[in-house]
Amino acid sequence: MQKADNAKEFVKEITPRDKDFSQWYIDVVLRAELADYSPVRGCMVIRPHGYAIWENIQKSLDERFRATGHQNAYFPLFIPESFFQREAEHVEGFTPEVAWVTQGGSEPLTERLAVRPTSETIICTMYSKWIQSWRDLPVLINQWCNVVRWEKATRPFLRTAEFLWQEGHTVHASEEEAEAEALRMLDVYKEFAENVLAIPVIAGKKTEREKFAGALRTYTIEALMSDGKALQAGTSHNLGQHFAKVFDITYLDKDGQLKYGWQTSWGVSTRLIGALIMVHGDDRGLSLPPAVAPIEVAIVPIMPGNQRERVLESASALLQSLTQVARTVLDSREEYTPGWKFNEWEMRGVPVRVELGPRDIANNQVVLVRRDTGEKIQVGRDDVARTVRSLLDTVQRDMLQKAARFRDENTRLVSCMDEFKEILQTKRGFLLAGWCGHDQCETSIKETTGATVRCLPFEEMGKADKCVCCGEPAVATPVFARAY
RNA sequence: CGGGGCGUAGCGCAGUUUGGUAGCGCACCAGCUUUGGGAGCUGGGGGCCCCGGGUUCAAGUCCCGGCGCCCCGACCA
Repeated sequence: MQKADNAKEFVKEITPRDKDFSQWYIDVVLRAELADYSPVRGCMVIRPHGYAIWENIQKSLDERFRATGHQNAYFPLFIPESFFQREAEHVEGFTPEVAWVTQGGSEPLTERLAVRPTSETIICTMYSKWIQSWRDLPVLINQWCNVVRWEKATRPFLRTAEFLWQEGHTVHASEEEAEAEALRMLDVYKEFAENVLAIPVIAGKKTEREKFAGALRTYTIEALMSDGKALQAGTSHNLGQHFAKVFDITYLDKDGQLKYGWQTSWGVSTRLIGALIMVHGDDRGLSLPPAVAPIEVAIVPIMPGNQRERVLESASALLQSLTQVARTVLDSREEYTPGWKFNEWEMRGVPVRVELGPRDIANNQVVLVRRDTGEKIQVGRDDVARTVRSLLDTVQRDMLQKAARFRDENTRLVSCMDEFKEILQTKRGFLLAGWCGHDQCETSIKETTGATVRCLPFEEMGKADKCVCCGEPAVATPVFARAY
């Protein structure tokens, strides 16, 4: 009995999620070995397990970008200050968080170089050179890179001084085309978030106050974390002609007229890994949907000394057959007990564990254990590969459904400020409330409640007649929330 | 950047009030016994006590300055 109690204590290496969500989050990041703090302020090291998740995200998105006609390229890390200064709103938005290079070797630079916080300006400079004719359009380019934003308060994956992302930058011949592109890429993000990350999102438009610095319109997908706070999971901007005009991106159209291009940009970052943690994680640690899990199946052999060879042999055969259907590892380490391994793979979020011991060999079966529900399933040896594959698909679907149910249960239509505040103080979540459309009310709500308009959803989720703040007729019913 | 907290072995901490040989648990190494939910015993190794000054015979402990991390705000993917 004593032993069992002690064993429980060890699991407490992770702070319970409901006790202290922030501490729980940090514990999961560190204990699952996704990332570690580095000697550089605000900068983290993404460890192999975290990076493998990022590589899976990259792979899935790249397929989708290719399928929609985009190509990858790479632009410089450094941006001359004069380029950066050209678009007024853009400069104003980003200046507070730009890191500058002022010296090369021992020589001071004649012009400071910004370490890119985003690449619109350097990319537009190149596009200006490359685009001459309507035949050059559309330009559909994406870049995977790091960017730097000198953040004051940082948290692993959610906000770091340097982070990894992709940024798509496109140029089109017409406003309609650019708008269609911005919406199409938002749609790609939504489909990806839901089908790959198993994170349900609300797609919509940002308000003027919340839009990207320099954009005409900003679209977003918003996800709900399990502590009731929102996280922007991806953005897509219709840049209009703001940048084209200051960077002189012009083309000669079929009608002989010189015209400015219409642009978009869109991105997702390593922040998505933070979202995966906060949407699916629990007191046992990380829980990954199979589609992004670096390891989908961990085989844990139970090998008493006198049966070691026999179990290992059987486990190796099992590994071979499971490798055909899923990313599988066989954990044959002898320095750890099975129980230790169970906890370890759960902590790392592996969606399915397979237990194989003498009892299973005797019965010609294995035991499958789901990470998301803890459910144990006995399966005949001949059916293992097929069952594991379909179980992984089931887990993927169930995780999305569970997250969607949570999101729905935590989305509330409110009619007055008292109710608004009360829910934010207790349950949080998404709040649907009427809005008159004025910046003044949006700002006031933010100041009094800490909640911002996450987006004006494309699909109506609820409808209020009056502005929750001023009582004037509502022009929209946005999604409000406290956000990361 | 404002308010609060914390920096002692890889991790979690005690020791700081009242200055006097740097400790505990886990982890690590070796050996034996173990293995179906974080194994047991025995024996070991590991410390610029965040950094820099100062006070003192003597500083993990007192004083001054800095840096880092966490939480709550403001700003942001």
